[in-house]
Amino acid sequence: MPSKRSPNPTVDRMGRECLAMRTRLLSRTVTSVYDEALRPLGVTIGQLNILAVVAKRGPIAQGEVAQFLSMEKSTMSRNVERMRQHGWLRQAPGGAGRQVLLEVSGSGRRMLNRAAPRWSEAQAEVSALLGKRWADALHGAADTIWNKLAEK
Amino acid sequence: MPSKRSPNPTVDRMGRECLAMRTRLLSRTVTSVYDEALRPLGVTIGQLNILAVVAKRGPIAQGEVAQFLSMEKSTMSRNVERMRQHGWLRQAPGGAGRQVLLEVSGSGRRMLNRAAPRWSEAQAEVSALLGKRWADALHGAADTIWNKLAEK
DNA sequence: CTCCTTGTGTTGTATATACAACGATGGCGC
DNA sequence: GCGCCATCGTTGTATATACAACACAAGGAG
Repeated sequence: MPSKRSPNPTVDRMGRECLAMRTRLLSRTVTSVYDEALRPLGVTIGQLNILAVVAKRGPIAQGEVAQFLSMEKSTMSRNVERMRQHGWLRQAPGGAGRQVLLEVSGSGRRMLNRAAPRWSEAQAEVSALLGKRWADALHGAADTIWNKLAEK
Repeated sequence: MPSKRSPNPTVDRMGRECLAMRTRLLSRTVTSVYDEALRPLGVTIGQLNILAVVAKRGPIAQGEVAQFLSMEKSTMSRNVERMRQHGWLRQAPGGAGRQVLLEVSGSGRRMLNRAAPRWSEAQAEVSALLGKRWADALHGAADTIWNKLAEK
């Protein structure tokens, strides 16, 4: 039932089918589940993702982490600064030019281990919320996008 | 090939399978396509979504728009303020208590019509990027979440 | 060696998001 | 009427994100 107030049919679609609106809704909802689970630890899911990537692949250049996560370099820069202040990350020696090599500190590793069970709970909660079908689909969609971004 | 630096297997999963990371990646990537298409008009996809909802259902209470879009009331409040300054939205008479009833102005309607073709292009571009399978899946996943949120 | 270019990070500015605290409005019991 | 209370919106503060401009380092052209 198109509204009398939207003579332009595209405007109706903008309010119902917009993929940006949909992905943003998903992102907000899903993120809040993880952040709520992690709040007692004082870490956000974004920081935890960075920490996990550096733990797995470090010492690694800051920009490489950003590229892997498809994050803007400025977002990464400010996040890294906060995480260094928390003592979870530190700069490793080496790195060509202005590169900043990152590695996880002992306290960062402890944080990862403390966060792991809470992350698992959040992951399970979101999987249940979405159902297996849509959870798998999100992985597929994200993989597709990630691969396209990697081509460039 | 688990890293020697991640003795905790959950940490490996955190860096590869985290649904928050995935949805945030999707949201950032998809949003940027729309915002790039809309930049010449000086409107963001978030604002356009609000405008479309108010156009279709207005006059409507600000909080109702927030609920429909599952947005935080404070995010909505500040967005509405900017959009009022742009002259796209205005407060309609009526509304119980402190409710703010919103409606789209003439200039808001013109913005919607100018933005419509660009929105369609962006929507097509993202659909092509994802492929029909994953684009449909995003709708399914978002619908599922939206319905769960509506139950509460 | 000097200049230029390129790669990498940082900083400025604006919007988006979340949570908590506050403020305002009107209803309701009495 | 008065005070309590529930609802709704705004404001404070912090993080997340994006884009542009800048800063810095290294290497190459000449």
